[in-house]
Amino acid sequence: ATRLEMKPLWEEFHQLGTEMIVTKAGRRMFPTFQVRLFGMQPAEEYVLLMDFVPVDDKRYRYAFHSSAWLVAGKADPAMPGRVHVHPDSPARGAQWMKQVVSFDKLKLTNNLLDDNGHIILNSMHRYQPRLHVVYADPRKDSERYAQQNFKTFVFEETRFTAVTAYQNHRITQLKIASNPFAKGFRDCEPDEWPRAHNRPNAFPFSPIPRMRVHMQHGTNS
Amino acid sequence: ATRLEMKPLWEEFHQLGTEMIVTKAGRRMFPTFQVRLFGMQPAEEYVLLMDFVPVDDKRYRYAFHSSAWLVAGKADPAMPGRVHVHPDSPARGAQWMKQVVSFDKLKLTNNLLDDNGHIILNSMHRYQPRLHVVYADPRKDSERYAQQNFKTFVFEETRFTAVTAYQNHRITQLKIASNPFAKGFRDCEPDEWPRAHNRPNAFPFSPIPRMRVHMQHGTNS
DNA sequence: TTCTTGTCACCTAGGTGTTAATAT
DNA sequence: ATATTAACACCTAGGTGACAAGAA
Repeated sequence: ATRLEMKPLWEEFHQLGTEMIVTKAGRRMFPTFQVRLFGMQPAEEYVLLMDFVPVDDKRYRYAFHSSAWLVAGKADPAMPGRVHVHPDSPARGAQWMKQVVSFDKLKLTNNLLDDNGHIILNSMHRYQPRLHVVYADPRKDSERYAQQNFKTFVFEETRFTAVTAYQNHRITQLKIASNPFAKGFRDCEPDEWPRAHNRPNAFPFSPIPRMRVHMQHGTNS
Repeated sequence: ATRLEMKPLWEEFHQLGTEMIVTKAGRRMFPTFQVRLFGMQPAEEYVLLMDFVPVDDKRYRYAFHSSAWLVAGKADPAMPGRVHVHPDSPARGAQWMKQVVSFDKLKLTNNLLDDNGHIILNSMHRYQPRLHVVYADPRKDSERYAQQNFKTFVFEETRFTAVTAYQNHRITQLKIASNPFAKGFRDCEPDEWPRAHNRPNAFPFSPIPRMRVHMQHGTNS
């Protein structure tokens, strides 16, 4: 059995239509795909994997005037589909179960020629992340038990549209509000999202919404 | 078999009398203890450990005028001595051998009540780091083979004196010159030590040795 | 005196959305 | 028009020795 961590946050994104950035160099997911595992055999070894399957065979575009996603045609051709093996694999059931398993090393890319082992996705397409738990069967004829040794878990609230730039402004705002690395883009009313209500010496409101300095290309001296 | 990484750097420190800082919160070693492993059974599992044994039962002090270490008495009483298990343990021989194994998560402390699992050492005492490779014998009566399943490696050039503040100024200078995290204390002639001769857009010399701003307590505003 | 502690400026390393320019 | 790219300011997270003050 498996439980998705940060489920309320995932659901808030899902409700708006989750978007995940893909870049040439590879971009992490936010929220990060994290799970808690139960019911494994503590002393046996398992491999944890993730892959991403297309939700449908459509290409999408975002209509800014109506703030809605529209079908823009048939899906672009796709690679065979890569797999991300959790770097702690293989490990014993006890290891996997004793703490939250985080796939924070997983990166998404739109570079069809990527050779960093990142997950290759088509921008403007919808994907469903999947978790696979593979039992490393020590028996010699383990192939005959492949079925029972291979379990797949799907959390529908983790579905998303791959994008090279955010389309829905409310997604952007929720990312900024909930991702600690985007704190520099918050205008006021500091965190609260990462349920970190333990900020030392901080007033409930930032009195002065900081003036951000945006850069210009080639305007340096 | 095992080979020490960064051996020339270790030897340069050893020649001056290596010192390692210990703090209450725990301090990493520099140089980091890193090894390359050979001759393991690729498919079998091993645990890698480090511990630190006193070189002698003496306490030392540093004579600044003569720039030399002097015996200052008998060793202070010591804890039973902790062990640092490499966080990738257990793992297969193939995993350990395919890349340099780095003990960069290991931290040294002088806090006898430490509960972060750090290595506890007495300041102003000398220690010898040791590496232990333990074969996870699958046989039921594996205890009977403990001898052959347990191999210890000692590199004398990694011996050091634990200190709360550097004593030998030449050690300080070599740390600053070779540790990337101490780059802020270099006065001129940038790196060269971490053999990183590939700095982009840099002149052979920094024209202006930066003025460092040292802080004062409570002198703000 | 000698040694230890806590705080700080200054780094490394790398994850954010923004923006202007460039494809398509 | 729409989608992608690359450089950037601004963060998180945490590893350095210097220094002043404290402790033994």
